[in-house]
Amino acid sequence: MEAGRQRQGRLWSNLKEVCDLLHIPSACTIQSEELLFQHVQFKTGQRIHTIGQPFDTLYIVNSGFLKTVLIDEFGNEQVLSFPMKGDMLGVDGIHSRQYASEAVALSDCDLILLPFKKLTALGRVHLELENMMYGVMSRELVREQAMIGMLGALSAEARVARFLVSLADRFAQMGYSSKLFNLRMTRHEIGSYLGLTLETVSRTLSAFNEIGLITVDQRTIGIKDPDALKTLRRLPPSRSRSKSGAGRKAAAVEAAEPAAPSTGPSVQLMAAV
Amino acid sequence: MEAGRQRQGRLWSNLKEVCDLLHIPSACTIQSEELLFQHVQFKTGQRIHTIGQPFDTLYIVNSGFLKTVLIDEFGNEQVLSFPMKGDMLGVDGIHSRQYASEAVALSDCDLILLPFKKLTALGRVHLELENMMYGVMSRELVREQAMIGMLGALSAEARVARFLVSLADRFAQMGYSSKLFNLRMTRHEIGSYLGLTLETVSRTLSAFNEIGLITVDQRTIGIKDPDALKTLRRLPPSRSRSKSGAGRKAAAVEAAEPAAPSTGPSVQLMAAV
DNA sequence: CGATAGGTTGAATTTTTTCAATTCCAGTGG
DNA sequence: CCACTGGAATTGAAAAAATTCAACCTATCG
Repeated sequence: MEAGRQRQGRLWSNLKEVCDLLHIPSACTIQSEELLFQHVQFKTGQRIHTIGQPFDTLYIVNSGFLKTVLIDEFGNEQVLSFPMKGDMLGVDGIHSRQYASEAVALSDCDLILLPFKKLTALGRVHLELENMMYGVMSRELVREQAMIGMLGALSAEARVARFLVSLADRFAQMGYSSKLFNLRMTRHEIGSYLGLTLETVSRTLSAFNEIGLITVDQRTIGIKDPDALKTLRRLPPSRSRSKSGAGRKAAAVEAAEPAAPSTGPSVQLMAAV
Repeated sequence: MEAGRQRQGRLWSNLKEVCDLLHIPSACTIQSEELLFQHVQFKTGQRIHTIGQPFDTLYIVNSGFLKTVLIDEFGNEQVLSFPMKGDMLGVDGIHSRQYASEAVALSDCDLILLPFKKLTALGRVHLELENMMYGVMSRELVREQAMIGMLGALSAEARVARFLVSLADRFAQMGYSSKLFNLRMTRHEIGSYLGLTLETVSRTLSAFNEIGLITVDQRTIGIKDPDALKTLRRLPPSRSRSKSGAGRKAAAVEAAEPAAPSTGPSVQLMAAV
């Protein structure tokens, strides 16, 4: 792995390693060993930052799995994301100088610390660093937009299906199997993330299993028909499904029709600058 | 208004005006008249940018109302936000160099153009500009997080209530009345934004009207009981409501209980850097 | 080996959507 | 000026989706 070097008995990474981790194509021309970023380890269950805590550092996930949550007026958690390798944490703290969410390790984690002050100062010298920051923040914004679209428009089944697909994609990106993996989070956390109850999540997974889209065994998920999952809109009524063992190929899944013609992209109006 | 000066027959704003518009507390020490940003006007219905269009400029709303939308595989719109004075548009285009959403004017608008390249170059000279950028992007992220939390956790009624409250707050910020205002969007657009059908939105507004929380007349909304709206969780069953005219004060709205004790903020683990 | 958190499943209930029928209003053309 | 028209909004009733409540598994961890 591109983990980084030891120094003073700790792990450190240079800018290139950080950029690689973030998948930011940086033509990193820098005398790298100068600026190093320290790693920190967190154990399962530990909190990286809490809501309201003074903000001063961003984090990049080098390994491990986390969740970020909002806490409502009753103390209920609302899961916002499941950061993993290559994701950045803490960006929501920049604006108000306080973290707006809470981040918790779902497994043992190795995070890279990016002191924000130092980072912006460096950004003015090293252009790629600055671009990296803007790029990552924008990417995060796009991700959240997609999430809003999903919560606003999709059925429970479609949400769970897309959740599985996106997890599979992330695992593939990280070099793990996208066909067989372990969920690091509970049904409750998945439900919170997807705006559903844990029971609905559980039932939906069982239904997918029944029609052979996936296999489920507790937290172990096998993806059998990724294409069907990607385009799934809703499941046929359960009486049309047989109760026999899984393993057959998905027979009837109502998927997306070919994109409607819609009104064309219409004339673009672009003001000159 | 802090609209800006004429030059070459067009409106332009300086950095201080831009910062003020964004509510970024900038100790703007700059010889302001040097760097000016051009305005552009859009008429109701015009598109500011489309999905996939090459990104090169950000926009700040100086006046008017807009919506940003995602388009799904069927050509259906999913409303993401209703930008208005002081909001920034186009940030989602930075990452992939293409706008990820579409922005449409819901009224005649006046926008300030911020060519992104120019902006980042200036940011390296003028610190407050750079801070402004990070601050605005982070704020947008927080806003979207709140949206996800709302879509994930709240009932239809609570969503509509909070939508009205947040609109009222925005209007107040802009110096308009927060007690009586006009919706610039259709029920359909509100529904899309809140993850509801237009009928549910309409029914909910009617219900709020019936119990005296608001008055509704087409797009004209009067806020009668902002506090009840802010904390509303769900409405009592309709048979417990009388069908008589509005105007009475809200009698029974199930609101939030005092925050649960929850498990305390627990020991904070903070790594040194 | 029990305690316990996590997970599954069923049945009843509630919430929200869907479908359908009107109504309201702004704009248009006779 | 006024009747028409079409998009927007309201309202009702039926249907569907998701939640709630409850019971019951099943791993895991002291």
